Amino acid sequence: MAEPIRTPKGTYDVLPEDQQYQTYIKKAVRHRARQAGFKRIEPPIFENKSVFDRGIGLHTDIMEKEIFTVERKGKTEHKEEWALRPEYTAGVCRAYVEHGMQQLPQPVQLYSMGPVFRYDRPQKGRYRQHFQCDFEMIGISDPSLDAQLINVLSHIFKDLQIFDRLKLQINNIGESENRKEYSSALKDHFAGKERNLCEDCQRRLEHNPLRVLDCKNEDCVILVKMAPKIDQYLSAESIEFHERLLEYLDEYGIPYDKNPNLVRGLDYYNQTVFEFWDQSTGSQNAVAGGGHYDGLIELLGGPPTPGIGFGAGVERIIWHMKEAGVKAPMKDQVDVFVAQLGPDAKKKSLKLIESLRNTGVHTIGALGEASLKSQMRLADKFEATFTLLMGQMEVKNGKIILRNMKAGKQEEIPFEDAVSEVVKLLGKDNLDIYSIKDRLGDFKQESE
RNA sequence: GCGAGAGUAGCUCAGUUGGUUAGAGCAUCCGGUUGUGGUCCGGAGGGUCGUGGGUUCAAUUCCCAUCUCUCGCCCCA
Repeated sequence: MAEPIRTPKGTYDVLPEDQQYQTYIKKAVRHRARQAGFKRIEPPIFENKSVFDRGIGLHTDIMEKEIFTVERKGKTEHKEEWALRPEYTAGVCRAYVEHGMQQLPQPVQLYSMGPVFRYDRPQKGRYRQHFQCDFEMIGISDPSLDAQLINVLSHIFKDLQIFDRLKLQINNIGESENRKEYSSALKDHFAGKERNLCEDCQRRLEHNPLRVLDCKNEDCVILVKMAPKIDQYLSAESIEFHERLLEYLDEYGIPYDKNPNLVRGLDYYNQTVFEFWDQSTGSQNAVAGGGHYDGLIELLGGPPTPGIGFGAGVERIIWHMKEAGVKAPMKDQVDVFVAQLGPDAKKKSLKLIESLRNTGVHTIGALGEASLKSQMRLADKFEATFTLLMGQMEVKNGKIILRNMKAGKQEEIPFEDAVSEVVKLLGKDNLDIYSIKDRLGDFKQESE
């Protein structure tokens, strides 16, 4: 026997049970996105690495230690280094520039769903490949857009019945000039006190002093308390912007915590930043996070263009749904199990199964040579609603047995009526059909 | 990247103070006289006890390394 192979570290198979949740979540996201005028975009899973270098920033944790680079062996025809996307925003903004979307009516509203990758030690709710839903509004800057975006996300959480478990954390980190000033003020504040900061913060002070603010280290927290606050450095416009946004959130009735220490680890953010946190534990494990990135498009070679967006982690959403006891609807039920005995019945059941399936009935057939007992046991395991049963006798008489599994009752009906009888009992609304009209036409022709 | 714990059947776990063929429940498959499921009864398959090395007459058990998983930190979704 060869060595078994498992999934790479930090990755996992989405098994049918979780697939139900994923499908359910995607559906909620799609509906809310369309209602709000978002269109789907799907950038490639890997990009030129510079997309992320420029956007996310070289001195962020993501780029320093979490980026997955992609190499092609032996060939050097490409000059650029490639990387698996660690998030969506940079790639979507690259697409905005590449396809001249500034020509479209603004704001351009895009959403996306798919895997993103970060090289990190896996733990609860953290994977090397995880699934994200992403929303972006590009081209116009107005607090009402921020509020609308957060509102769409709130509705998705409400649809999935986890909104009450989460709490919105919100902050305004101002313009990059403000932040530069504030950064140097922080440096001044900590000057001479470096030894009291943790090692990480000593390094952060060099490259990104704002990150010292949300350090959890006790000593750092004490020093941060005495540090200057960012709102002293914000422009009047930023303060006004933030106040308006909070007003709009009040208007929507979305509760929030004003969190002056929320800064987020990506360089491209400015103005509004927000995250949805687990309310019960108050843990910093964000289920969704986002903010303004008004300088990003320019960094990627486009005209100065404002934007705002967020990413939401599907694994963490599923975790919360399970914790809250939310069940995803199960749509893979088996409606009919076809059992047969003897070569003639087996042959006839092939077309019968096909007709049932084309009609929209979930059908499984036992086409092995197993005993009828085994076939019935299988029908039971699959929790089939009905079993259609046909042996030599029925074939001879042109009949078939229709058994209601729950009731444990059965009757013999003409073979030709099998499909229509099943449809009648299941109810037309419960058929699994495409909304393509031709398919229904096919069925009518066949059954008539 | 740092710290802690765990790895025995598909799943949940017993067990061996080092000693013949390593167990249970659930799950899977088959059977319980003619062609009928769920309950019940019987049976079968499935593990080189995570991997490699060391100590020993003997290792699944003790020691070391390694891999993987889980939890925490960092950070994020």
